[in-house]
Amino acid sequence: MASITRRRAPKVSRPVSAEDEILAATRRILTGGASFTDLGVQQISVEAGVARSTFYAHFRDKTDLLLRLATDMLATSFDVASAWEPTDGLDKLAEDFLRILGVYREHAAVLRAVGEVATYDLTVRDFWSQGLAQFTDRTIAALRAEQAAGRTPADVNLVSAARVIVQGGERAIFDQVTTAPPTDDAAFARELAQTWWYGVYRRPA
Amino acid sequence: MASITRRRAPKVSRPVSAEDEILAATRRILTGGASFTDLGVQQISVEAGVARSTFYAHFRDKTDLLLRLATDMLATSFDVASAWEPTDGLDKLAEDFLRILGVYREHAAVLRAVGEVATYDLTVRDFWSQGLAQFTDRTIAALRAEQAAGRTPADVNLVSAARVIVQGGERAIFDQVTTAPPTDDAAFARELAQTWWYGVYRRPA
DNA sequence: GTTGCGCCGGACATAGTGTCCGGACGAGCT
DNA sequence: AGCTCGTCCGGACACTATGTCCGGCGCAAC
Repeated sequence: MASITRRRAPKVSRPVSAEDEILAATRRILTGGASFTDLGVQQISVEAGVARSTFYAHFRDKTDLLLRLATDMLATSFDVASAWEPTDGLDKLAEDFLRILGVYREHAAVLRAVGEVATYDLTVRDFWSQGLAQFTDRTIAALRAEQAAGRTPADVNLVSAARVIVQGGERAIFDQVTTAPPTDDAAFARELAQTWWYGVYRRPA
Repeated sequence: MASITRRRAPKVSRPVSAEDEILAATRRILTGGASFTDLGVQQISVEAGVARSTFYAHFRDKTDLLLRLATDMLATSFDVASAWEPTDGLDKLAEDFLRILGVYREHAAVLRAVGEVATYDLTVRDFWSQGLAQFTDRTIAALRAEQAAGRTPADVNLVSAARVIVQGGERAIFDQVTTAPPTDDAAFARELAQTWWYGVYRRPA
């Protein structure tokens, strides 16, 4: 089900509420490398220092918690999607990718959890798809404009190209973040940008 | 744990054993769109028409079952990896992708299940990574050869490029198979091939 | 007929989920 | 001071699923 938006305590009294404690504890555990699926409510509660029943007073279930974690994450890095201009040149593209790499590294734990649950839970999958759709839409629009301007060949299949870019790109970035050291990020971002530029936009080498 | 290889009955008697029944039933349910994670052993047993205890007589657990499903799948389409020659030209590349698309469509259900469990189970993740590593190795070798022959620029980062190709490509293909109709496969395969050819190999347009 | 084998069906221990409720504690109000 | 409200604790409860175990049944082979 959809998670219900919860209002915070009207008074400013408590420095940290149980809810914040739970969110922080979950982030902590996930950062430690644990799988969200294998995580128990009990375990989270203990780590957060609250009773198990308190967990259910704030979150409908584990999915609700994950959705809160994910929306909080998006709220702190909302500009990433809107700042993404896919046709500003090769160097600009590489820069944008590097910035996205940074965001991914920062929120790797939550991103991993979302990617995990999205594979078997419809609610989370829809949530994430909706986020990626932003990128897909922008990419298709940009490609269409490039074609209209005659800079990209007309035979480029917009939908397929966007799929390769967004779905494939997201996965490659995720893989880079989870398996390669941050020092390789710049080289990877450049390679990804070049693949786009020459492969998808078909700009002459 | 690693799944233990099971020997079949020495006699040729039974036309269909309970084991085959379970494997078929699972494939059937998965094809119906259900999530493997949400699948219970009970449910599988009922669909297979065997007792729940019989399931455990043949499979250590659900993971063991999935691994059996996956290896059986690889056994019937083993040639895909070895027939893949990433540098035989643009048209050949598109053909190869189209063939892979076909295999993906054929085994979409099991592939989805593997992708699902791989996100939270180490055993399955390792299994799948090992399969993809084949493609990664071949890709790196091919790119190196292209560079040596002077057809691909020396500034191409081999590891990053292979990551974009294999990880990103696999995801894009998976997305295509699960969200687009088969009639679009040819156009998608061509687009993917062109992205490789011009974007990764940097062949002049 | 007896033995071996695959399967059934159910009991069992264990563990996790989500709900519910009595009661403790503290902050703010009158 | 006493009162009340909101938050949290701690534990009971029903339910579901997992994995193990074992007695017994039926069918084939020798």
